[in-house]
Amino acid sequence: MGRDDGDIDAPVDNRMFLSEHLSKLSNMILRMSTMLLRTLREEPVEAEVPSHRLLLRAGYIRRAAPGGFTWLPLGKLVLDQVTRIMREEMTAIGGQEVSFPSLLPREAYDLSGRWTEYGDGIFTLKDRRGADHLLAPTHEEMFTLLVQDMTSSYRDYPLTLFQVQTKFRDEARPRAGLLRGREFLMKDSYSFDLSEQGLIEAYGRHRAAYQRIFERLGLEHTIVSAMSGAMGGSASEEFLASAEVGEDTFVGCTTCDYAANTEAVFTPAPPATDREHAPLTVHDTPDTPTIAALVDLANARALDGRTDWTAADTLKNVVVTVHHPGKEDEILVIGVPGDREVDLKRLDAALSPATATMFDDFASRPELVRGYIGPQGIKARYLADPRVAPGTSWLTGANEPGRHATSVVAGRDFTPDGTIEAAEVRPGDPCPHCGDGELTMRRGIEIAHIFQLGRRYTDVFQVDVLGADGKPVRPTMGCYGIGVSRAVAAIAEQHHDEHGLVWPDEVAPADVHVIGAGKDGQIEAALTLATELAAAGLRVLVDDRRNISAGVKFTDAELIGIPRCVVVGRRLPDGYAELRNRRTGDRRDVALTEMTSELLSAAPDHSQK
RNA sequence: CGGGGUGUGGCGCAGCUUGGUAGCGCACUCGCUUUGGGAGCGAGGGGCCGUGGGUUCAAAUCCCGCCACCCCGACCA
Repeated sequence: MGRDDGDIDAPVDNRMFLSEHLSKLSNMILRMSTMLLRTLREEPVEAEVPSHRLLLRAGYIRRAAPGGFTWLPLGKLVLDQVTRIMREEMTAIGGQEVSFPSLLPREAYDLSGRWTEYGDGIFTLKDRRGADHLLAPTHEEMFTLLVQDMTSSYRDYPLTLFQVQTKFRDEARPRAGLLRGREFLMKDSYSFDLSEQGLIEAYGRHRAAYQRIFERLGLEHTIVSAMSGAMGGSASEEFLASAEVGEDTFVGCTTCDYAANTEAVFTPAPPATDREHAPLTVHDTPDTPTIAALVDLANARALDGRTDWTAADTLKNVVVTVHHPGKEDEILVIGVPGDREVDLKRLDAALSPATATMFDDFASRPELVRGYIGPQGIKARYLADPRVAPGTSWLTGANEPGRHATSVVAGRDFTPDGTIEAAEVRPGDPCPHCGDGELTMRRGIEIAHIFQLGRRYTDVFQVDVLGADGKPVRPTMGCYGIGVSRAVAAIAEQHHDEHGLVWPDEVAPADVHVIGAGKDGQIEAALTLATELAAAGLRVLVDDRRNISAGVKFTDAELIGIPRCVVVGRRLPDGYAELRNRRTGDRRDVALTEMTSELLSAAPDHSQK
């Protein structure tokens, strides 16, 4: 490079060939006659959710493995558009792109504890020498090690690095096409700062960048408080794209702007009271292993002179087995108001990285009397719902078959080992933030998760750099992930109709879909128009297939979902073609000579593509 | 991992109950006609019937095992 004028003696036609070649490179025309594309007329039976169904039918993806998909030419174009937008916004906040291997040695993940914490969730394998490796589920360790390796002074900070990389997770159940795969594309970034303030600012920059990304992707979303799970760290928020098929349930408040993943909802504890209660009284309550039976009997017999017992007056004690990664299982008893179930998702989130399953081996623990467990004198770790506050009085088990106790008072008759957020959250619950409003529940797809990690990883790897005062400083981290392939599916979920996909302008595989209706000359004219549009900088998909009826081309165009479609057909002799808007369904005839400027005024700017 | 379901050409399915060596629609190839809303006629190509074993003269079909996939629950971008 830079010395190319040394080729001044090269034959002239070679240089002409080069310029012709370059112009071909810059003007992208996708021809359907030669493209690897097959739309499916019938619904693939294994696809349940709309995004999966439509992406398969329209020829964007193909299933290649359990939880793994091939991106066909059209799909790859969309994926690349999505990636491009993310790169642009990450670069705009000072992110520098790198790329790590996916195949990594075990050591780093041993140090962080995640080799065991992730458990069955990671793909592990051995090399020919028997050494353990893994296919990376995320890359916190590697980024931290890289920064440790390459920085030594406060002058190197702050620093933001990101990559777009395939991640692997051995999902118990891959499902819903791209929404939950075992191999998926993620854009993950990591910020490194020397002060809390710096971390908070980096977090804020990412949060804002992600909002811009999702706005450009056309993804309507809610940012909710979340649990940090296996990543560790403190503050974390999730971006949830609204969708019926979403796997995450999140709550909103009717009066304030509180929004949280159901797992992260906290329960306001009632103020402690020192009100006097009657002494604990044990009653015979035969055949009342369930809350409903107990309440009926309590009212029928007017226990303590009351006939207004409800499930909410009872204390339900649920036994679970807690599995600590790499350690022995533990029996845990959880106390929740009797009108609520234990939500295993919330429980797991509260116990993370440990997981819990329902305990069923009551034969081995005779002191735990199934159906009649009470917290008083219990011989197991006991955690209570925040509503079981000191001074509250309960109807609960007496730890003997067929007997319950009334006036069992928290703080007097029993003292929990702590509180836990494991009870189900229900619509209509009071908002924990403002206290006035009620909670409502919606479903969404988790498209991004951002964390203020703090020093979890820099502590593990003992990353220290010299500060301005010559003393070592330990950097603090944030990590910020977006599911790229999942975002494609989320967009498809939010942007389709009964005829097919309807891509937002910036992510569509092309700006315009030109259809040659099929009669003499129409296909040629369509190709000519496509060439003009491409020369003007538009990305063009042209349907130049012969011997295909116009109807098939129209339905395919609707399935594929490019925002604008030009039909070169019956008005060609007058010099007109029909311009259609996929989203609105509007159609009007436009002179071919005006088509380029017409489309340019409508198309987004792809100058950075 | 627990529960339910399904495995027959690229896609959607029938055949299995009552064994006799595989069929339909779409897609694909060729010819003629058709050509702005999933065209018509004719002629074709393509299937180890998930897999291993068993019963039988004979297995897509009956019996046993295994595997895979899909859906519903516990994990996460």
